[in-house]
Amino acid sequence: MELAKNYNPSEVEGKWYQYWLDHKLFASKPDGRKPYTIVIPPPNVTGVLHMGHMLNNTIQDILIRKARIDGKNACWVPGTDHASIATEAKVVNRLAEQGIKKRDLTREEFLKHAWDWTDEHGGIILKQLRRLGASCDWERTAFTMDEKRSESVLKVFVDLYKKGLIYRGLRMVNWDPKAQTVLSTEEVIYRDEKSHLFHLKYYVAHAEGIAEKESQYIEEGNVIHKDAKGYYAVVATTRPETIMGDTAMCVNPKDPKNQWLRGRRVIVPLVGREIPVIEDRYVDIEFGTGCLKVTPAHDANDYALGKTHNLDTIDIFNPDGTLSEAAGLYVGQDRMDVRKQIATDLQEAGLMERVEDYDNKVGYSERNQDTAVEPRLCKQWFLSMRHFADIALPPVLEGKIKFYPTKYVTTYRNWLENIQDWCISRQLWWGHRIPAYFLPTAEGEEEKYVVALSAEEALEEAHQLKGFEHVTIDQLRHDEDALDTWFSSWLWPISLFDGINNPDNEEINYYYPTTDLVTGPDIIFFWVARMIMAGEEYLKDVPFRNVYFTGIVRDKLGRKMSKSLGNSPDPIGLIEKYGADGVRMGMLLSAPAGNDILFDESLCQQGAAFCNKIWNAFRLVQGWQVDEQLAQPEENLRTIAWMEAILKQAWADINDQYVKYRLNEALMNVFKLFTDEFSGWYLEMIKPAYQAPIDAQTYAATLRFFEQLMQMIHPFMPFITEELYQHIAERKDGDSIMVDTLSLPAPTEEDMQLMSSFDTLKQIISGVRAVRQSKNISPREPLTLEVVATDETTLDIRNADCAAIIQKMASLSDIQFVTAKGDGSSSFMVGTTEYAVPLGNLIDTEAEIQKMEAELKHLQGFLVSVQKKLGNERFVANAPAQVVELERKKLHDAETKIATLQENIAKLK
RNA sequence: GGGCGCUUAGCUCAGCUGGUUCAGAGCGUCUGCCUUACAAGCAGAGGGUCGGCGGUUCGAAUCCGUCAGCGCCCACCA
Repeated sequence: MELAKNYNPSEVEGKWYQYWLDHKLFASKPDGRKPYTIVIPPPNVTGVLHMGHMLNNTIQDILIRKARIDGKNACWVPGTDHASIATEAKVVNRLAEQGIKKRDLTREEFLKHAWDWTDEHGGIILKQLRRLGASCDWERTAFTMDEKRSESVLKVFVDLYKKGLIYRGLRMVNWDPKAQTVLSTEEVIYRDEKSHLFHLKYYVAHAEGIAEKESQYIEEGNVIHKDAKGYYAVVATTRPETIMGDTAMCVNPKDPKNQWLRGRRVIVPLVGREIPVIEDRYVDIEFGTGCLKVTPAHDANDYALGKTHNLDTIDIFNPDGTLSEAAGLYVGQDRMDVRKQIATDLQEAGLMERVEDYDNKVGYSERNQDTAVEPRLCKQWFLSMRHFADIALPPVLEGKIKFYPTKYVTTYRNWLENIQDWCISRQLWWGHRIPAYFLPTAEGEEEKYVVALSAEEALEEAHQLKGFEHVTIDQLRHDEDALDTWFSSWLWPISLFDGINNPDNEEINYYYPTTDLVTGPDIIFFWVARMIMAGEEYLKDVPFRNVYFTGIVRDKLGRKMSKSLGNSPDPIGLIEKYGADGVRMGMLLSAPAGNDILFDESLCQQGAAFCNKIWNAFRLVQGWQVDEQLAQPEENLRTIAWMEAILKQAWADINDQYVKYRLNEALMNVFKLFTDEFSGWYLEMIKPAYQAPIDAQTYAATLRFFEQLMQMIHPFMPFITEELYQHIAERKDGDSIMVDTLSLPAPTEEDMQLMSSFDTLKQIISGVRAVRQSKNISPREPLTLEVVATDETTLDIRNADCAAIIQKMASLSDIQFVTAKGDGSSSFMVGTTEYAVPLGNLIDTEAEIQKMEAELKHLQGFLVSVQKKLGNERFVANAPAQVVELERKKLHDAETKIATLQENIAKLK
């Protein structure tokens, strides 16, 4: 069959993907082989493939395909995440476009819209992954909110509640006023922001006695502020809009500047309300004036102060971030607008001492990066984390789970050692509804509830409680809130194999613990740590053995890829342009574990070029005529043995690189193996003359090598390797490179010698080529090579096969062994042996001398440093014998070479 | 404020527990080739005081200290 001159990915990729699907080659079920399992980090169900996914999933696919080649039972489980807050926000936005407000819908109506949206956009991303070549077992595709996964989540909630690990409590939590839900501490990201520090005047309410003692106060170090309206304290704040919630002002009792304020009362500016001055050592004397406004409802620290000092709590915000009735002023206006307005109003009222520029950190919702998070006092569900931290730390510290790169172990430990309880409830509808049922209680009475899998079970439980023996099911009020998305994700490696609902089943026993997890370090706390917790809690074993943390994909200037910068290429567009194999190689080439990758489209071009190289190498081999009668040239035996050795060595190296998750190095290895060793050297060495046939043995060996090379490259470039694998030999329907295993022994001592021998041959060949280049001699013009032989009878080139190889590769008409080289030749050295190419009148004696003198100078310098070393008694005495021996050999070799050079130079002169 | 990491060729990076001619790879650059598989190619070449300083050692890119620059994570100073 005639093959096109250039490789065309679009003609083969779809075909083979379908072939793999048709023959269920991605499918896995438990059997006697060793399992190799990866669970996909589930992308958001309504998400679209971006470069981060491309990198992450390419890596997973490489690992999975390599496991198949190694003969393992590889299972890659795909799925999507319901992404509670993100998806709900999208649905709310879409409804808003249609003029529908979420508040006007019932829970059921809203969920119907959400499911419609999910059905419409859900799973697009999984389809896109197929274009990349992802070999997931698609029949296992799961969703964090499908039936099995939902059931698992609820069971775990009930179980942890019964174990006393889940509790409900009133806490200062992080509130997202846009999504109108609480967030966990991990979901708040802090950003540096240029803001202002407002210095406000809080007049002293009853200033009796200050005037009399003023001079004494000042003498004692007090800083007293007064103006025509009276005495006042200066309070510095970044959030003037919260003064309506002030219920105290606080000073440090040890602060000499503010002794005069102790025991006084001050007036909140604009509001006019009197508040006490309290004393607490929490206040930093050095900050601002040392006076702190205390707003217990809207700041975690102030809340703590409020508790200690029994202060009132005034909540001045509505859930949407507007000012509430309780604020008294600016009611109904947004907090950010109020901040601007109140600053102006304070200024005008003469209550603003001054305004400074100030850098501070502001918390934003991880999902809504344009909305500042508001601390808010709220009753929520929490998971006690101390227990989980205790069980999740040892497996990582003891190496039962390995992190790549290892630096994340420290990050992990730090987090676990300072862990806070996890707020798991969200004021959202799209998610797993919390299985808690509130009991009917009177107004003002403390809430009572039961936790159960269903209303029926809840009712039974309720009947056990005193005073609720006769409650009816209609009187139970199902908690309106949903669970944090991560409360389902943390079960993923277990729930995918139904290990919660159906413990000890065949699948969970076989596939769990999974082998590798490939994910970004940004979700080490959200997800990685919590999966380890759930694994240890429910299966008493780790969820995975290795975690490979990928870097962030950036553009080639090092900027994060973002929609607003427009620097994020469309993955599918790239695949169409360069082929999936090309893009995969492009991604991998610059992605060492844990390092950010600076994505450059030209790397995909390199990938596509490599495909073309492979394609053409195959065209060459495929075009050869085989002559069964032809005897195999002797030297080909040696070349074949060498290629075998090279492949063994490469496979050993590649395997080592996989074990260390240095996939980019493995790819580079395979790339050089194919381009340089196989195409550049091996094929050229055994290539028959133009239109001459090749012998059958050499041909068969070459096809075998080609096939093994395809297998080595396959994990990185699945499509082209399958295409060529199918061409190499007759295959049955259903045969595939995917499931053909490869195992090669380690190179032997003989192999090593052979490789070293070929290194010398290559150097000689390159030496001749360099002579041609410098003298402008055509590669085809036959030359003679003189080997200036000393007594070294062991020289490889004395071997007839080696000589034949060199002759062919360097286009030599003859190789002669001489004791002294002839006049008018250009020479070079390989090891301590000199090789000369007679050039007749082409030789430029002056240039030849210059070249040799330059080398001589370099060698002499080198010689001096070696002599110095060996002249150092302490070196000879202390260094290991081997090292000293080596130095002596260097000395000897250098002396030999110098002698040869000097002789040559003298002769030419 | 605490913790971690990084700094090696024009770019992106490799160099493990100090000692092979150790200063490397890929890309890019330069030069010559449309050689009969591939110009998406082949052959050849140039390019770095291993961030600065100091120390340990017979010997330091590698170990220690320190300074400078960069990056990330964590933390309730308004």
